[in-house]
Amino acid sequence: MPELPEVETMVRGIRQAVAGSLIVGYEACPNTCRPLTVRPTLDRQAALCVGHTIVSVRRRAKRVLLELDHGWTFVIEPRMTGLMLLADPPDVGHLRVVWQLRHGGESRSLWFWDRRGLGTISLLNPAGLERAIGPHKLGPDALELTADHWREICGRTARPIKVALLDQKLVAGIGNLYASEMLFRAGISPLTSACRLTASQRDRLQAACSEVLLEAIRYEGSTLSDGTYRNALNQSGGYQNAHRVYDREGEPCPVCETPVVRIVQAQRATFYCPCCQSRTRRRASQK
DNA sequence: ATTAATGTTCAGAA
DNA sequence: TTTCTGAACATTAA
Repeated sequence: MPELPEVETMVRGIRQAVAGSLIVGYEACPNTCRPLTVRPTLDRQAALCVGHTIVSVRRRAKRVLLELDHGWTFVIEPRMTGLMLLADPPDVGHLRVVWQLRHGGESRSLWFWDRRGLGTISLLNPAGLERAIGPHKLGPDALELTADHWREICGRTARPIKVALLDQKLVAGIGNLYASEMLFRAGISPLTSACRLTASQRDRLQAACSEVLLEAIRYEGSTLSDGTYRNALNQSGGYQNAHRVYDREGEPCPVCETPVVRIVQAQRATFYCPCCQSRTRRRASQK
């Protein structure tokens, strides 16, 4: 579930402790249920990274980047249930990989925890990094979109706007939850073809996109009912309480009290208000 | 006790 | 070229 706000929260949560640290060990966790998808192999990664310093901790779309002093970079994809932790995992059985760090005189550990095990950890040289997260692979970051970007995004496909928002080549960082939330905020039907959005709808979507993502970051992300997402200190996020439509099928729309509807688009659940997000009727702007 | 659903990404097919 | 389908895996709700 980590989408842009959750990954941004991870990065902010570990940056202080991790940036500038020397890697003194890197290995699979002793109790791990199974090895994770790791490229190259874990041993090879360890040989490449131990003895080097982490010079920066950044986010690209839904990935965490740990850049090392010799130009190699860890690219960590949490996918559905991956977490970066500094302490206190939800359970020990799903700890997968640990970085042993030293910063000044202090030792500490950074863990990758992943219940479903769909996450990946790659250690890439600059060319590999470019291939993995470059502009031909991932579109512009969802927090840095201009009006021109939105025109480009919408012009490129006839798919429903909800489906287009999830295409990481078009725009990177938005996931299923926040796509529904930002379309509600913008008052746009998820069924509208992306290329048929009007200029004013695109403007509303641009505003709604950054508002929703920044608000979610401020709340440190969304911890859904399964409780999987946690910050670097194993604490829940707070944004789930502020969701307007996501996972609220049948509950009254916070604006007009029409029951929220759940549909399926591209095999993913979409939630929306059929009144505020009507395809035909024009409505006033809303909060 | 099966079956459906859950966030994400990718390979392979239509 | 673009778009759709299923699979990777673990866990919970119905």
